Amino acid sequence: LASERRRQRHAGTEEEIKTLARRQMGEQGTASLSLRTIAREMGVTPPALYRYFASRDDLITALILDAYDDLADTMEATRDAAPAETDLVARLFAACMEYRAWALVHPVDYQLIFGNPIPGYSAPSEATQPAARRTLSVFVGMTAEALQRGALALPAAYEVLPGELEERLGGILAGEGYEIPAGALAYVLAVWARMQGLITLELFGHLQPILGDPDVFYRFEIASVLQRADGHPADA
Amino acid sequence: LASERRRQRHAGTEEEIKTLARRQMGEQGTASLSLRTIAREMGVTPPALYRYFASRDDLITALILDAYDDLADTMEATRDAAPAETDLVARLFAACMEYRAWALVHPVDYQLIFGNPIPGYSAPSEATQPAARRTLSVFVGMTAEALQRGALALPAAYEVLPGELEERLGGILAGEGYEIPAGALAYVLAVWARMQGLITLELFGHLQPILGDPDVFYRFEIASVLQRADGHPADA
DNA sequence: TGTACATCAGTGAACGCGCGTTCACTGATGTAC
DNA sequence: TGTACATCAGTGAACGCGCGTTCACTGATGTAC
Repeated sequence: LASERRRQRHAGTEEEIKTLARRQMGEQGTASLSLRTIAREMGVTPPALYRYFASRDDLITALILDAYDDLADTMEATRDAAPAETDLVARLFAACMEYRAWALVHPVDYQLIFGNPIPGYSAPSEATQPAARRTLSVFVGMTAEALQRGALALPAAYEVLPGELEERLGGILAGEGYEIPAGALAYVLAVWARMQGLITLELFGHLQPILGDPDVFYRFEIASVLQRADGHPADA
Repeated sequence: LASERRRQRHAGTEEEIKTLARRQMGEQGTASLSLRTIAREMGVTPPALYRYFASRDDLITALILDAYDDLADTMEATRDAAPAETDLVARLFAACMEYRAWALVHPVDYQLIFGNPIPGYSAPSEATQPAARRTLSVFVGMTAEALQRGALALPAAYEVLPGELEERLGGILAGEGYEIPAGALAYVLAVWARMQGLITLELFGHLQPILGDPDVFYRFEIASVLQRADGHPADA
């Protein structure tokens, strides 16, 4: 069908625009995104881009949603790639490694999600929020499974939460249909925040002057937070 | 002396420029900084600003250095404000609380230090690096003291480090003249990364959909990482 | 296979805007005697 | 206290630039019969 060819060409050009946009952001920072520059690089006049995106903001929104989706896809793939009889803690550990690896390979996407907002632009939260939950869900699910099967021991500190926190997290869990205690969710958030802190610091160059290559430290930290039920840290 | 009056007026105007710059960044993001807009707000023509800063980049550099210094000053003041017989773990806990409080009160400064770099600008690292060390030093010093006096117990996971990490951190410590084991430095970095992760996520709105007010969780997390030597968590 | 029509991709000119920075200058504020 | 001079603060005009977006348009690609 000829119209199918046309549609694919359209999608291809759309992808090309996004790729150039990402490259531009990678070189100049996420706040630097110029439609005219993209058009120039494509050998096309600026108004041509409006066939593909209604405005600069729409392009940014597309990039952000892509980033969320790509991260979630990657994490789900990592989860599903593990063979059925895998050590569940090892699988969790691998997911944490993959999380950082993704951030290092896709620094622009990572910044679009977790970095400074772009001046004059504000993301439509009704679109980004479900996309954001997907990634967190992978970690919650894997942690829940590891805890239920007894592979992972919930650290003592997370067994009893402050009442206010317990309530709040319990509400979230009920809404999402997870069958884990609130303490476990707190634990997942704690792991997530650790990864986030280390990755953000690394990405913006704050760890390198102290640590050289932050890789060893990251592995060490994740291993230490993922204690096995037998008391041994996860593989590092 | 008349020249002194003039100097003070000059310094005052300089401060006014920086204040307006920070406000502008607060409203539009750190990447949005326009000299012309500042001049407009001051009721002055744009070239007038060149009496105070040689360029836009120089203004940004000044803002960044101010941010580093203000954070370090705040942390040092928190450390020194504690009465002599204070519980050393409580003092450390208070410092961690103050770290977040500073970030929330000065989001622009926090982003200038820890957020995305500004497009087309690159900070002179020979100036920012010593300023960055000051803040970390406060935490290293307080932790060292708490460990030495036996108020704080180094978590078991930090007693033995991977060889590569041990070496690297030992080198840093020797260079700075601290008398704590490398594991303790790793522990400080771990605490720092946790704070960083939680604060960054909060500042960019990623925790609120899950936690509502992240305050309780932050206190809980810091308390759990600062275990007393007697096994009880720090005051929350 | 060929023709009439509809859709889509891209053009070229223009609008209105804001930006950092330079330059030669005026007028005010300070200093020295 | 008054005058001659130096320094500093701020002006006004201009340079050269880039930006997002609109509009009426041409030419190519597809569809229907």
